[in-house]
Amino acid sequence: MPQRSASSRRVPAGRRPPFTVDVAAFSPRARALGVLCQGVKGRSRERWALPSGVPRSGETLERCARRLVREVAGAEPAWMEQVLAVAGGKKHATDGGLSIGFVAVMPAGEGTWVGLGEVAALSARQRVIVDAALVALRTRMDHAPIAFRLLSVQFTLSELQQTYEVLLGKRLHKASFRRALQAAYLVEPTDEWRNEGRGRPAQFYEYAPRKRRVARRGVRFDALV
Amino acid sequence: MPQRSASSRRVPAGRRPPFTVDVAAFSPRARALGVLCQGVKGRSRERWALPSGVPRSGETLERCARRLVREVAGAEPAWMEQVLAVAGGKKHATDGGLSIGFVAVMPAGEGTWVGLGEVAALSARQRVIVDAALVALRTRMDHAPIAFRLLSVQFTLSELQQTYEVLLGKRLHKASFRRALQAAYLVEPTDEWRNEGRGRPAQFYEYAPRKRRVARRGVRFDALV
DNA sequence: GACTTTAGTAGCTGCGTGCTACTTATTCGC
DNA sequence: GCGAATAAGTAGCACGCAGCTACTAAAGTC
Repeated sequence: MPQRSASSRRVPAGRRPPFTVDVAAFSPRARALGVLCQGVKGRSRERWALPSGVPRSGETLERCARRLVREVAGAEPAWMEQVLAVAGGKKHATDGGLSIGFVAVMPAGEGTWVGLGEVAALSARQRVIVDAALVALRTRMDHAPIAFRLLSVQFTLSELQQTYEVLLGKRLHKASFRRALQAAYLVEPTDEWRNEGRGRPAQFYEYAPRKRRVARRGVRFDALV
Repeated sequence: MPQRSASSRRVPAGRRPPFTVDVAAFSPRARALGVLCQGVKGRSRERWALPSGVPRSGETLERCARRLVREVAGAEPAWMEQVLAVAGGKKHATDGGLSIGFVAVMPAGEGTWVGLGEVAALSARQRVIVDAALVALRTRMDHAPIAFRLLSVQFTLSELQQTYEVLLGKRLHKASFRRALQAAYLVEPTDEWRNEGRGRPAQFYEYAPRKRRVARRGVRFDALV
């Protein structure tokens, strides 16, 4: 087996490419998702930008992303994960640098929250990050208790289902939702009941994962093309 | 809604952090997975490194990763996807730069292929990339025809199953595998038969995805912690 | 011709999920 | 008070998918 060019392993000392950390932070607001944005001085019409910046000395990417969210929203994200890196190349590539995209989820919070329909006001690159972040969020929801971190310690099952519906962007069936929830041993009922508003009072639950499911499930062929 | 520091959005013009592109390229060899590596001059014992380098001017991350694989293995990867970015921070952080990890899959090829049990000879950061790449590969297998790209145009179902088994790192049940395959309308039988070796001849199939599955499937709660 | 090896199929079982339809418990309007 | 409205919560059927055992089919080996 021939050993080929180990030449390109060293970074050239001269001009080194920069990168920024960009965070797409989502929050449920009024039955729909919003993205945390900052205003930016545009030429003609209104333009927005995701929280973005560079890591300080010794700061990890994750910590940097947390700090950026804190600086803009005034609160810590409830869940966060790295998503992708995008470099220039397309026509709209602003300066050709590199952006590392994060996805975050948090309740309410300060700052400006832009609806998913208005992401056209973002740069092309940040729109890519928002799209990828949304996909990542929705695929990770099976494996991480993301929705639970958006609620108080005690919550009703209807509140939990609504949170799932907003995050997933689709309606869920009540009976199926509860059945799957019970099969996963994720929540425990408490002795507290909520009797506000009309209708039958709802029991409060707490997030208390018991035994983990084996998560077997064999081969799936969901391939399309 | 107050507008907080848009200050950290600009990259400081002075010292800009570098980054490299690192590729974890897997290939089935002898019923187990191997990772494409290059030798590197270590102090005492044998050390390996993933193909790594920086993008050339105007080169996208994806194209850069493809080139790195081509330079080391002498062939194009059959499938490839970006996985994660790791920056320094741990104790073993070599120079504090940034690495963007890719996962790739390809058949045979030149170069040195290291077994999954010997990844200890990689740097800590590249071990992280290999781990993440393996996870990404196995989760993407449902949605991308990765295994098919490792085979010839015509293949037997046993060959296909073996490919899946090596990539997934676990054994599959023959009947279930074929049933799921048929339900997905992914392959078509040909008129060719393979009669080498012993046993009953096997029919050759071709990858010919027909109609896509709707891929419904409601909420899953596979969360553990 | 019996044995081995590999390919391929039938059918039972159980689980997860979508669905319709129901019961229970409260507030609101009169 | 009493029915209508509203929301929470449950029962049970239907069906598709996945695991499994057990079978048949067709070749080579001795």
